[in-house]
Amino acid sequence: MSDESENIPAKSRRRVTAQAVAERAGVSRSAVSRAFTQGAYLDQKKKAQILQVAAELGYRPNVFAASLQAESSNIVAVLTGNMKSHFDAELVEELLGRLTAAGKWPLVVSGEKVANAPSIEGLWGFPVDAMILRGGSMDKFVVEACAKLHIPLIISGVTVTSETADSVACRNADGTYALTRLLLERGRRRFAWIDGPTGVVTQESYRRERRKGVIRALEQAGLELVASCDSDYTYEGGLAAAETILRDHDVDALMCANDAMATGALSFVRKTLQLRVPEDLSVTGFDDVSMAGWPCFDLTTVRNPRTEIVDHIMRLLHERLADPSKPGEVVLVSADLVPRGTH
Amino acid sequence: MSDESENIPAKSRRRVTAQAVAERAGVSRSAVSRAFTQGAYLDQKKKAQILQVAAELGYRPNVFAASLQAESSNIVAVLTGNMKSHFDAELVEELLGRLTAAGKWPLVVSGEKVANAPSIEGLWGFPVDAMILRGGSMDKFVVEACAKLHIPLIISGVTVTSETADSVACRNADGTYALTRLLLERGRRRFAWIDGPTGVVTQESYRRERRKGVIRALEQAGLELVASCDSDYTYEGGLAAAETILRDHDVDALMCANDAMATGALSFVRKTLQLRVPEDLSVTGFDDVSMAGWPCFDLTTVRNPRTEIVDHIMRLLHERLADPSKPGEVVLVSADLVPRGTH
DNA sequence: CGCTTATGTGAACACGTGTGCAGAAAGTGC
DNA sequence: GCACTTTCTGCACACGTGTTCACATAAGCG
Repeated sequence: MSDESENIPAKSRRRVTAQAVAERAGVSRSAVSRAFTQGAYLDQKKKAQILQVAAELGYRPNVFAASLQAESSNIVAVLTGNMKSHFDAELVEELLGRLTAAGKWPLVVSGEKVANAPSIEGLWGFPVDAMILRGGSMDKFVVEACAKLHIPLIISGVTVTSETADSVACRNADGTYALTRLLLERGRRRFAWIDGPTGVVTQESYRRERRKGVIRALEQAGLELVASCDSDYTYEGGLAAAETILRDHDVDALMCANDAMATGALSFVRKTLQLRVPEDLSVTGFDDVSMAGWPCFDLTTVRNPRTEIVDHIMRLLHERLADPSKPGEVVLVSADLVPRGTH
Repeated sequence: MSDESENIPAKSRRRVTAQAVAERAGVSRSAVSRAFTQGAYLDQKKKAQILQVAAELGYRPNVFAASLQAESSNIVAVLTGNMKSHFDAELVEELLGRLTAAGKWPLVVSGEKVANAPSIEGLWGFPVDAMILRGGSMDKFVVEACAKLHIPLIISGVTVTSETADSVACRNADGTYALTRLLLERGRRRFAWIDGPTGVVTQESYRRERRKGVIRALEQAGLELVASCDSDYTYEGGLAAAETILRDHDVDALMCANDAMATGALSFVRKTLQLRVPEDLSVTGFDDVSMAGWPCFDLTTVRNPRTEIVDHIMRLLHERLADPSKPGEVVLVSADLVPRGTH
């Protein structure tokens, strides 16, 4: 019937194979393979001819077939989480660029709640060299699954103590502690804290840490928070949270758990309330995304050292690939104060 | 020598194979394969036992091996370009989420000048179902290579007429034309245009289009540009360009080729020059990134309909996978005016 | 029991590649 | 011409899977 008319194009759509090149060039399939293998014995003239025929036909050795016998697939799975925060987006972007430059192929799993979605279930079918997680998409069972399947795992944003997984994060508590001290020196006394969302188990640890640094510094000064509010790490969320807090409370320092919320809060304070920052009120963030340095914000914040973190991820990746049995490592990078114009 | 101590761990690091499960469960390898294949003849009891042993050992069928005989690998290559512009970043992020949700696995190639880098050379080795390009990373030879290798290709941001490639872009010229008309109605007469970088061949087409819409509207009003300046689509670049232009020229409408530069220009105009926008001067952008709607910017701009574009990309992907011989399609989506507070 | 049908199973093949191995061809020294 | 080394090449195997095919077992029916 229409078998022929359907099958022939289907056939021709298939990838060009080494066999086809061999037949066209009048050599054995092995020779074709050797033409693409560095340092294999093959007559120079023959090699040149094979490469030309290959170019004509558009042949490339199929990586999947080759990786069946290879030790490494050079593919790295990257779980990004939702990337609502610009910091996450910037970090992932930098990471992907670095992986590409290092000859690794990032297979990205993205979207909401990716860790317990069916998508991750399918991911285990890939012979990936390693998995890299951004904190938001972490879940305990991923760590266990990776351990069982002997897949090197690197987590950033959250620290995990495990024999088989490495993690990188900044010293969140130290960062907010230093920031709070700065505001105290500036004479601030009535502090409010806009926090991240509660209930996201995987972000709970650094959420708690950032808050802890504030509380500790205040305690040492004999103070406590005047107000606190949970939001969602977004600009809009920060704006709404600032409204909620400032409607009912008289505060002179509005600290936010990340920069996105801080810019939202800043907008509300300046545009809607027509208050002067920092004269009437301090507003601070966390992460030091590129936006925070723009003149229109000029936000006082704490640097979450993106490039340094990516450096560590790449280092851990290489080290663990070189020695898979190496014990799990927890890297803590410092979170330095970035005093600008809003404190 | 140390062969044993090195090889044994290496062996044990290898993926668990169907053979191993079969031996452990006392069945044939075929049975294991059938246990993971929907609708294959296999005794229910046996299947349950196999699945349990597989779970214990942490076995998953290797996708690479399976895809050797399969028609489709479900892997889609995504070339992102440099993502300097927030619009690109937001679009890519949405695209990745959609691909994941659709059961496709995005293999991301990222970074500067990715199209002619050695990285893309290695990409041809993967049996990808399709390639998706963001305009910035486009280059003519990619289109030709994809055509030759029968790889479906979808390009966004730039329109390409090709038998084998689809493309999606917005009506750039219409967008800037409408925007310019709005400013003319507002009474503006002395226009300046901050353009994208010259020399990036692959972005030349939409660069030209956006400019053309402005020129055309001005011509119809018997006007021409008072000043023009090339920049780089970034916040910092827009800020610097605004300084260059406003130092030497008296303008009442400062139009920018994208939102990032517009926010930079806005900062310079408001913070540094202490001018009132829009009373003293109009500032406009293009793309309508999420930032543009924030109260602190409230930028008048043109919507580059991100979600609609991603919808089209996904549609084109499915259609072309269903019928690879379908002729190339060029989709133009409208770029609607978003009048806010800076005009 | 004999025949037919339904169900379950292992051997064998195909997918496309890199490489070990043995042997062929070619070059070198006498 | 002969022994020996060097360069080259094709065969065959391995990688891990899905699926066809022939066969075995069991069940249903007269």
